[in-house]
Amino acid sequence: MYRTHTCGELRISDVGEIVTLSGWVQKRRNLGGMTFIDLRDRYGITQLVLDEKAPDELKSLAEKIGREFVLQVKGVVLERQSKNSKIPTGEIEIDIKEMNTLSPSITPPFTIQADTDGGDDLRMKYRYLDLRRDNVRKNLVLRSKMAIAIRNYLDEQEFIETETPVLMKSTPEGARDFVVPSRMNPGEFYALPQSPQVFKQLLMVAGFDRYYQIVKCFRDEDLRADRQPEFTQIDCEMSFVEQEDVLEMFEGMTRHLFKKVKDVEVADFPRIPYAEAMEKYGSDKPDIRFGMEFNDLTDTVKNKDFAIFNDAEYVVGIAAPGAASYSRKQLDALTKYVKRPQVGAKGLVYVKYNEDGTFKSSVDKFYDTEDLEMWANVCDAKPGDLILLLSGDKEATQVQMCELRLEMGRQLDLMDKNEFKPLWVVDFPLLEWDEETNRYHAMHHPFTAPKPEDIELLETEPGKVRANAYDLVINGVEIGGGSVRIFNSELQSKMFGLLGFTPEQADAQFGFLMNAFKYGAPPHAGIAFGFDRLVSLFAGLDTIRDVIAFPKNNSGRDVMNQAPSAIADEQLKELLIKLEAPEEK
RNA sequence: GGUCAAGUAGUUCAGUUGGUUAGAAUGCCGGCCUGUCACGCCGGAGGUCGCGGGUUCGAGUCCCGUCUUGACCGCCA
Repeated sequence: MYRTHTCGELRISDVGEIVTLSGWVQKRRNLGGMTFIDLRDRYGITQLVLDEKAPDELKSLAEKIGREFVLQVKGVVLERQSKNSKIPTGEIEIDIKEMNTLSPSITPPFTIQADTDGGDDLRMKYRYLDLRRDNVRKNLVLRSKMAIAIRNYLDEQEFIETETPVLMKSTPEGARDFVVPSRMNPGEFYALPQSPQVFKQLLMVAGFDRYYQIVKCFRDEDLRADRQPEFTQIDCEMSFVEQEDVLEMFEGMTRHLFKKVKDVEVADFPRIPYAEAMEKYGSDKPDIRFGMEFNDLTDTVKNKDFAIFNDAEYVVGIAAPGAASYSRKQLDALTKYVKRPQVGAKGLVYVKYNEDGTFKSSVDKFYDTEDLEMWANVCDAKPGDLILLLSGDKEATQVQMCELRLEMGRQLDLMDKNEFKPLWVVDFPLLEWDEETNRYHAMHHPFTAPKPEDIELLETEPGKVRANAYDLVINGVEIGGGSVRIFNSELQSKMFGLLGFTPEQADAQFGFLMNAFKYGAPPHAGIAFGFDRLVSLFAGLDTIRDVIAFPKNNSGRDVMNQAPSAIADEQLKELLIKLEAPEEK
């Protein structure tokens, strides 16, 4: 038997017991006459001790062990002479009677501790060592607990977990597909799923009624801190439901998760139409942990000779609470921030609404106190606030102000990681005009149902049609999104038409779905959650990499095994030769 | 495809207007130490300053190119 106990469970009540422990050497402290060894496993750390009276063979064995050796130790649980209140096992130690090295270790490239000396690159190269660290492992434990809580909730609600194919058909819409050549079908390819969308709808046609799956999805697009080429979704679909039923069901799931996993009661799930979110926050995923909502000043500021504002399509202001004390240096830094190419503003106008009620602005040349007072009124600013204004093309300015608002939220420390403010964004536009291809494309996906009251606009003003689509946003992170689906093959054909498919193309791509809808399709709706993002939100992290056991780096590379890699000529031949085969016919 | 930042000891970093033999901490190795738990003390080894080119009497430092890593923009129905 390798162990009778883990390294985290022995307590003062176990004193006198003879135990066997196995684990990794965290640290050896040799004090001359006696040696302490910290033995670690995923449950904790237990101190082992060898004193002067220990047999020489044990002493000399102890001299040879280093960090990260795997040891097996048999000994007696003793009460410590000097206790350590920092760890749960700190009142006891193990007097070593027998010890053997199960596996030695070369010196690790970084230390296995919370504040490791390893940089990101090194940690990823030796991810198996990084995962030994407490704070990385606990993220994966959290992930496991969350997955179980989700399964329990959905199981209780009669959802059926069903697996769908990983090798499937490529579709041109949406993100770039990862593609897998088929050896048996020369010149043809599978695609890895970007989402099991079509399959889950077919499961509804099959009468499964409530489906879910915690499932890997794949998108061949550039990475970000919150985007990996393979990621995990909680994919759900329900039949005989309207939008309201879906929102309530998954509000319930989210509440259940917060309660079970974090013991947090989430107050409420406000809803905001997409159009309003854009007006108030310039974003379809606003962080509502803090205010600083947008105020439209376009008409208010056009009464003087300030050409920049007079010529602007849109002028917007926010009042940053208590920031009137900002120094010239801080204001310059803000200006620089919004002028970065990633934000792209031309400049920044500020108005300090001082504590004593006076105003100081960067446009004092053009506007008097009366004007600035009016601005402050519109922005609902109080003495001590800093009013920040951006202007220009409406769409671009909204995006820029959104960035500035978030930056101010960070600077003023208004984003508390332990506060959770969910929000449903609803009534998304059905279609989006794409300048590049000069046609509409689906904002969500082509199976999304338009709002019934907007259906007549489909012919006349497709851009104005709203969809029964919804996103769950928590603390400014897009956690989930879904929609009510089209379940009528005629409307689905019409949608494909609007999206620029010829009937032949639509039939080739999605004929099987429209065909399925002819055999009695139930009304259905669904949602998918980004599981990695949800876990990282719960863990208080800004990146999803640390909630994934073996993530990819910025270039989509696994720096541990160097994937992707070239493949053997033999492998390649099998595929390439056959790729040429059709031409020989 | 683009913008920005970083790359110096095993590791995390410092390195001034270009100027002796490139430093610190930690880790590693050796010695001492009976209550440590970030053990302590003494000593030691350890460097192609990412790579290539240029400017200069002289480059870790300045210039050009390139590679790698990270953040972001584009992209992500």
